[in-house]
Amino acid sequence: MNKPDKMPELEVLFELADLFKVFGDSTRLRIMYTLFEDEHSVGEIAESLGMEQSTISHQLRVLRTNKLVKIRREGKQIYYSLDDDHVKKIIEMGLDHVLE
Amino acid sequence: MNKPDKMPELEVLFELADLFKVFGDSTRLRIMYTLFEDEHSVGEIAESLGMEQSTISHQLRVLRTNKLVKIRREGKQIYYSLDDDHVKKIIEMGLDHVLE
DNA sequence: TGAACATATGAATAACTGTTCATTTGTTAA
DNA sequence: TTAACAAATGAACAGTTATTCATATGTTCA
Repeated sequence: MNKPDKMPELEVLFELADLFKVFGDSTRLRIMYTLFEDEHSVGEIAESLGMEQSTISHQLRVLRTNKLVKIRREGKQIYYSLDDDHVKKIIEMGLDHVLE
Repeated sequence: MNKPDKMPELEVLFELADLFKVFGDSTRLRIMYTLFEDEHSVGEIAESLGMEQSTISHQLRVLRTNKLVKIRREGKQIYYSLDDDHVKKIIEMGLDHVLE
């Protein structure tokens, strides 16, 4: 008794593809997982993942552009946190598939 | 009262990223949408999307490798259909985000 | 068998992407 | 102000990817 799933406009499909591209990188996935529990500064994330500050900063910008994380400034640091309820759901749905 | 979302092994994260990469292309999204309703042959998909047969075939292979579509042979044609319940759910979850 | 058709494959190319390095911007506290 | 620190940015590079063209494989039917 499902509604037919009509194909969205090409424009929307491009946006959708762009969104999934964001999830299609292990570094960004790791960052998102890191933020599942709590907000973290750029430096904290970089250290906890053992990666360059610059790399993390670049990827956080991608996440922010796609409205998946938001920031809170506190002194010199900038704290990032998840900005969307769908993030967890999308990742968990993907995980379901990967884990059979 | 959620369980803590522990970060999966790196190995699993790579697989997860690879899965999302598959969703991160508008041609593959269009193919999957086409298969939402019903199975279709390669030629049908190519024609309905107005793309090269070769392009569709290449992308169907990607979808198949990732266990997202399955095939059924009938004479000269090969009919593709969705092979996973998660496909719709993942796409719809992404659409929710894209459409605000 | 051979012709006609459907699909798959391989090589080539152009475009895109993640990381690094070097530098800049922005903030705090002396 | 300045020094010290945190984060952002830009250019460059290596690696990846989607598409096309040409061709091969596989199937049916006469």
